[in-house]
Amino acid sequence: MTQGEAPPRTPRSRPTMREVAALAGVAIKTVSRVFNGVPTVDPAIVARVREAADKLGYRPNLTASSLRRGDGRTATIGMLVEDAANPFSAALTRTVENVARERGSLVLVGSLDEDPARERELAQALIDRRVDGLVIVPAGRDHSYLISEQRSGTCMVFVDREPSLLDADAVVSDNRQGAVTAVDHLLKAGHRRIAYLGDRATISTAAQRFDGYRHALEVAHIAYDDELVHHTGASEEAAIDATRRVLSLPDPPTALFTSQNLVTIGAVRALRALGLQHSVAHVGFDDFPLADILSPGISVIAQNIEQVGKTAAEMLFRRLDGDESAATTITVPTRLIERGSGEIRAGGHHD
Amino acid sequence: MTQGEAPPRTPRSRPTMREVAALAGVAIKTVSRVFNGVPTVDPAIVARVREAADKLGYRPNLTASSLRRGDGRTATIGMLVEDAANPFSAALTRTVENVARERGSLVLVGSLDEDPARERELAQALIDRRVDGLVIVPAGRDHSYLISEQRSGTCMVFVDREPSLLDADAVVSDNRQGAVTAVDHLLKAGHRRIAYLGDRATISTAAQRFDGYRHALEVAHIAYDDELVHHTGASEEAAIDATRRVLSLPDPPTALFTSQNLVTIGAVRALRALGLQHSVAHVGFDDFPLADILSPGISVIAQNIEQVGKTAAEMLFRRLDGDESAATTITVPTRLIERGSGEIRAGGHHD
DNA sequence: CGACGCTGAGACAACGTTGACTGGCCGAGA
DNA sequence: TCTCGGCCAGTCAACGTTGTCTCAGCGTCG
Repeated sequence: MTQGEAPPRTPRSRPTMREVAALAGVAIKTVSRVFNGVPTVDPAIVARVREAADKLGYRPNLTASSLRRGDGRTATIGMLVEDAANPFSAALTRTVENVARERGSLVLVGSLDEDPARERELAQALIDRRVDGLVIVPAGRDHSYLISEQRSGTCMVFVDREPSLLDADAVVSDNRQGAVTAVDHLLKAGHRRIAYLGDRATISTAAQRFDGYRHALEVAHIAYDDELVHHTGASEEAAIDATRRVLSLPDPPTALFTSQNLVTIGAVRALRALGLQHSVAHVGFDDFPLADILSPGISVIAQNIEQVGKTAAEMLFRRLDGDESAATTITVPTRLIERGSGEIRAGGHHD
Repeated sequence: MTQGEAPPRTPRSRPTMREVAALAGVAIKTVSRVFNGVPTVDPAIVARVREAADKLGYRPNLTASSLRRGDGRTATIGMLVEDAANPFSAALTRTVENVARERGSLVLVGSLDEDPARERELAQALIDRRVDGLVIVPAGRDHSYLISEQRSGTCMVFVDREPSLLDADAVVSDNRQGAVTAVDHLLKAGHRRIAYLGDRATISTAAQRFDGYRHALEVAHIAYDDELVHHTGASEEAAIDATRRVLSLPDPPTALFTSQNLVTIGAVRALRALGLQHSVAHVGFDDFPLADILSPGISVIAQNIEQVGKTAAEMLFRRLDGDESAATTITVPTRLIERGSGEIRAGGHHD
């Protein structure tokens, strides 16, 4: 600590166009022109302005720019997901980010944790920051609070779950058909008692998957048995518990259909703890990392997250580009990935 | 399509304070006071303003506000990670988001994909949007380009990797010690030939982990063998390849230390493909989902991602609150999780 | 030689909001 | 009765930028 210590401390505020203009000896408007790439500026002046800007460490203020600018665009979009940390949300965020980047936009993310109040709060927070558009994986079941925002010109696309009480675009996976495919697959392996373990039935995707389950059974003329059904909520512990419960019934299921990620993993854990992983068939909805490396590998209905995210983002930008056509819902197909657990036959063992 | 079709179409722009003021019959400044919770406004007027605002669907414009406001804060922070989709980045993002939310801030995320050019671009893009601060998991090895930003008052905290050519706060895991712990653990199980498979050595965390590996061997008086070392880069395929390579040596290793997530998973796949998962010991750096459910479970050196993220975010906000103390690096300890694979003894089998 | 168009730069106002200040009203104390 | 101070709402300018307009200078053509 020498006493001559007085480093170029704290201008504490960023240089502005005014300062750049002063240093370059031009009008502030000319600096603006240079940074907006207006071609009618003398190259010599451009160089002088650039030099002055570099010397001062000037960076344009996009918030001021977007305020003044005609379109008021902020080159920022908002993304609300269930939980930024979970693989589904993370993958979705990334694909949206990729599309946004191509368009020069950044992404503000928020996690909702399935809380409708938080959905509202965060949607408002994003709108208060004047994002150009919103990509929402909704938590609530009433989106009428967004009607006025929509009317005010904020574009929005729903993902994974459709909007309620609001007319807006959506991109969803074919949940019902995916569930039908899963159950059909188990039926084909000879199973007649197939348990359903899934997220709370109030969540629309869970409801659709459950609907698919019931439909597939119905088509196969198998009576619906309430005992084989548990809407556990999205938690491993609850799923483990529910799995143990159904398997200890007097007439236990020979196959499981788990309709959500964490539920699937819980069921996997429970089956292994009971030593039944090679004798009880199992198909899960949603792929998860390392599902292929387990033994048996876990057969799943995989969503095409990349396509869902990409489609949604592109839809949003099309709206931002002025597309005024009627709101639509795009359904993206799922696909069955056979890895072993879903191919265990009824009555027999199979690896 | 009836012809009377002319819905309340496209005001196309959001209502402003001016319009609210006009409708409520007050001055614009009074509306401002109401929305800022200034207590010296007549309750009757507050009610009138709120009502007018609701009727118009008014939402304050935070970008305009932050422009005018003294501190210029945008209540937004920027977060640059390696890839928003990978579990490490996702978990980190979430913990930062949690701290930010407590402070009323939102988080802008960007993925760098280990590309230094992208790091610069995105950092600039965030600064152009006048984020209050930056949390960076850097991709590049020269952060001098941030010096002027720092001097202009933008706070920044580095995470996972320390800044180079820049004096800034950082929060990192104890990579070297973690690696030492991993190798010591394998040594204790009797191993003398321990392979190292890791990310490119130019990545500082990988270098630190490799350093720990060498150090632990040296302390144990085991000669370093170049044949047992592969800096593969972060890819499963490359790791599978490298694993096969070391295991087909004339004098193959009896244990593996893999110093990165994807490398660990690649090694797991390779060991299983070779049927060696129960005879070759294996400790990986970084925990990963379902590591416990494999057989054997994969022993890992786990980073405390939550603590790293939380510490970094808190550090950032402390700076934003005016902390001017010297930049520091906080090191967060790692911990060994024994799950089976790391406890396989040399020469023997073990589950 | 003067009107004309073109090029390149500056002046001014405005985007939506808030900080600093002003001004009207009312009750209390001189 | 008059002033003073507190209370509350309003006026004005400014944050950093850009759209619109203006204007000086210059070359061109009738």
